[in-house]
This record gives sequence, C-alpha cells and structure tokens, in this order.
Amino acid sequence: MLVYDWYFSVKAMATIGEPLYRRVRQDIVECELTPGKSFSEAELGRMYNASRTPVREACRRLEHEGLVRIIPFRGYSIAPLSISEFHDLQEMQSIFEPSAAAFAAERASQPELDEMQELATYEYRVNDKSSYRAFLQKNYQLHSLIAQASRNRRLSEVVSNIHVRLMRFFYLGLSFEPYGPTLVTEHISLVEAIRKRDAEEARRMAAEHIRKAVERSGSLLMSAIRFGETVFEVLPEDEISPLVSGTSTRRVQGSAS
Amino acid sequence: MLVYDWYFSVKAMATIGEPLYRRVRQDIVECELTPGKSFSEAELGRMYNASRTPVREACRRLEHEGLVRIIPFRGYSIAPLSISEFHDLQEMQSIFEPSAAAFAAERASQPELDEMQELATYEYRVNDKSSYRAFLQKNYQLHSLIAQASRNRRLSEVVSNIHVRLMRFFYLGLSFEPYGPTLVTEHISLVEAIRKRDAEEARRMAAEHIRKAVERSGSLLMSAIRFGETVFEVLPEDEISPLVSGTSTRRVQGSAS
DNA sequence: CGCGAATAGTCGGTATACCAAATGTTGACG
DNA sequence: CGTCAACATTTGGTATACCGACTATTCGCG
Repeated sequence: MLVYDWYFSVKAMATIGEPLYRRVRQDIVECELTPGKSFSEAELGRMYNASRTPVREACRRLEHEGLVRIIPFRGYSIAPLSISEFHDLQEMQSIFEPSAAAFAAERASQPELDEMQELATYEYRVNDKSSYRAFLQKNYQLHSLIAQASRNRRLSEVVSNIHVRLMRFFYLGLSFEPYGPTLVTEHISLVEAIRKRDAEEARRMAAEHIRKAVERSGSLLMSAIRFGETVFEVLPEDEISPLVSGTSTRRVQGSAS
Repeated sequence: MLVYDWYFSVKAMATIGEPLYRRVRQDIVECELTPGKSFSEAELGRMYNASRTPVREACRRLEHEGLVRIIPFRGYSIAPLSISEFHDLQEMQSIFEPSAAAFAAERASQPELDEMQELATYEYRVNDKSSYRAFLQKNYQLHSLIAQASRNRRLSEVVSNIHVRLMRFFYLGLSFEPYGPTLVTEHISLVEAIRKRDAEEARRMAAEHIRKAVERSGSLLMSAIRFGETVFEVLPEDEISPLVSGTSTRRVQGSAS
C-alpha cells in the first residue's frame, strides 16, 4: 500500500479534531455542504457533534486550503465556486503537472509505477453514476500519486490541494462524464510514458492532458451557460490580492500558505 | 500603495492571534527562533505574552506553511532546515516563477510595473550587512509582486510561501552577499522584460534567474561543506509522504495544503 | 415620515480549567 | 542485576465561560 495515512501508522489516536476535519472536508468536496452556505462555529459543532475548539481548528485549516471563508467576528461560509477560481486552478495545473510528470518519470519507485498503472486502467462504465464518482477518486489519486512520485513534498502538497479544490466543481455538476473514456485513454498514455522513464514524453503527455481538459471544460461551461443551467455563481473575485504592507518598509507578504 | 493589508483596511482590530502569528513568523524567518528548537505552547505563550489559544492557532498556521512541526501530544519545534528542503524549494521556484513572470508580463497593472521597477533597482552597498538584509526583503517583495501580478491568487500564494521558506536559509547564513550586484542586474532585466509586456522573454529571464541562483547556491553549499561550516543539518527527510488511505477505497489525500 | 443614536442580539476571539496521551522514572520482584 | 509495571510528569486536546466586535433593529427626535 503506497498511499496511507501517517495518522494510522502509529495507532488509533482518539482525537476529535483530525477526523472532524476530514469529514468536513469530504463533505465540502462532495458538495454535501453547499458552496456559499454560511454557518457559525456552533452550528457546525451541532452538525458534527463537536465542541467549538476542534470545529474552529478544522475551519481554520479549511480556510487555509481555500475551502472555507472566514469573516472575522462574523462567521464562516463554504467557499463559493467561481469561474475565476476554476480558471486559476486549471492554470496552476498547466504550470506544474507537466513538471511533476517529468520528475515522476525520473524518480518514481517501482511500487509507485505499479500503482499508477492500476489507477490509470480503471474500467469505466458509461452512464453509471457511481462508476463516474469512483473515476473522480481514481483521477485524484492518480494525479496525487504522480506528484508524490516527483519526490518533492511541497510540490506534492500543492498538487493535492489544487485537485481537492477542483473536485468540488466536478461534484457540483460540472460533469466530465461524457469524456470519461477519453480521459482514461490519456491517463494510460501518460502513465505509459512515466513507466518508460521518458521524462520529456511524460511532460508532453501531461501538458497535452491538461490542455485538453481545459478545452473540454471550456465547452462544458459554454453549454451550461447557454442552457441557463449556470452551475456556479459568477463572482467578481472579491477583494484584491492578499498582500501586505507594514508601516514604512512596505512589506509584501502573501498569506504565505 | 499596491501591497497592503486587508487587516488595516477596516480599523485597528484588537486581536491577539493575527499580530502574534506575524511576529512569530518573522522571528522564524529571520532565524531568531533557531531551526530545530523545540518548544511548548505554554513556553511560546510566555515568550510572546499570549495565552494558549492564539499561540495554538498561530502554530497551526505556521505548521501548514512549513515553518513549524507539530508532534501530537508531545510538542512543537521550529522546522529544521535541510538540504533537501532547500532543493525542493528551488525546484518549486523553477517550476512556478517562469510562468508567473510570463503571466505578469501579460497582466500586470501599471502601478505594479512601477513598483517592480522600484524594487528591482535597489542600490546595494557591498559589505554592508543592513543593506544586504534590506536586499533580502526587496528580493522577496519583488518576487511576490510579480507573482501577484500574474492575477492568479493560488499561484501568488504558492510563490510567497516558497520565498518565505527560502529566506530562512539566507538569514541563517547562506549568504548570497557576494552575488548581490549580479542579482540586482538579473532582476532589472527580468522587470525590463515584464515592462515590455514580452511574456516569453520574461519567462526566459525568470528561468535563467532561477537557474543561476541554483548554480550559485550549489557552490555556496559546496564551500560551506568543504570548510566544515555546515550551515544546516542534513536530515534524512523524515517519514514517507503525507498520503492517506481511507478504509476500502484507497484514498490518496495529501495534507492538501 | 426620515434619520440617527441607543440597544439588544449574534458570533467569533480569548482565557482557562480539566482530560487524556505519551514518556520518563522508580521501585518491587524474579 | 535486570525487567517491567505502576506512577508521576509533561504536553497537547477539548470543553466552556466570558468578553468584545459587529449588525440589525428599534425608538425617539427633528
């Protein structure tokens, strides 16, 4: 088992915060918790049977990951889904996934390669909702595993985060279902290249894969809008960037996450 | 003023957590808090005159940013500096910064361009410690501003975080001082390209800039090791990756930050 | 009737008491 | 003398009470 949880690696650990965080995150990703919905600490605490402290902690983590928004002294809301966020996320993918794939080709371990193979060759039953959901998971795992195989932990973390955020769009209804088989094919050629240890080919395949994904989601969005089934709100990507100035020495400092 | 703080945008806000977080972060970045040093919540609370709650919160955020490590039920430590971390960070730079520069060339606002100009042309007095420290700040601000100008917030956050982490190495003693003037020159050509709105040139300049930085730090590390002045510990990049499995459905899930 | 100031209500921010996990220590027993 | 179990200690994890920030509402005055 390549992918596992540090958490279980020792023992059970009867802590509330960690499982809570995971549950809430999963519910956000799967859109059980509606994007944009606002809530309070107490409320969430009731929903998940937890007191404010762990709830608070989970919310902070989730905010840091871009899944929750905090308005100081006022409350929380599930991060809304916006077209600009979707765009940013895909742009990020197109920046790092090719490199991640290239590094993976050079650095992946044998077990990782095997696992990739397995994840890529998922047989997908068209028009089967649960099969599609399973595919979303596989897709996430595959991309994460490739990133992990890049042997660059920061990179791996970023890739995971981007995919976590992207998945919300898919769960909400931006369905790639019609493209499913195509996606599987692309995954297979990508993994093929990695297994051949051909870094440049892997880079090309990944770049191509993302490029096509962007294209496809473009047309999905177009038709969604044309048919008036606006899948998500169009928000004027709120405030300006998250940078800072100190006093005299203007200090840039992103939220640095 | 391009870079500002949402925080001051409304009013003073007498909250403890936020300023505390900033102070601790600054102290970690500037290595006032020694890398590797372990501490407890209570201890840090005494040092910064704060109670456990805000301390805890700050530490969690800092852990998420890779500046602090948490050992459940045992305590905290300032994240150690390792060669592999340094390597990972530079690799991240080489992935993200060229794209950031290219986007900045296409999307930066006029005020941003002006600010970049100002940051790049910093006049640097060789052999002046305080001038060097100021330069480190400018360097950080410039890179962050370019990322900000990419108009992709996730990208901007990632780049900021990378630089925050990198700065610790410089503050610890990995001194680029002898290369100072060279760096300034490189910054100027990079900003030049961005101001000309030449995306591809900006991409090349950024890539070149990072490549050279990698080269330079390579030789710095070499000599540091040769002279036995090991600047930082060589740690066997601890445990294996941060991935997860659920129960039956093996679910990859990075710390997703 | 309109508007602004007082006010009540909501919600997060903070402090703190208490609980449980992990570890180190010590002493009884083989 | 070694081993291991009971225990003391340290440190986070969790619950909760209290406080201050922010909002919305309402009431009174012009």
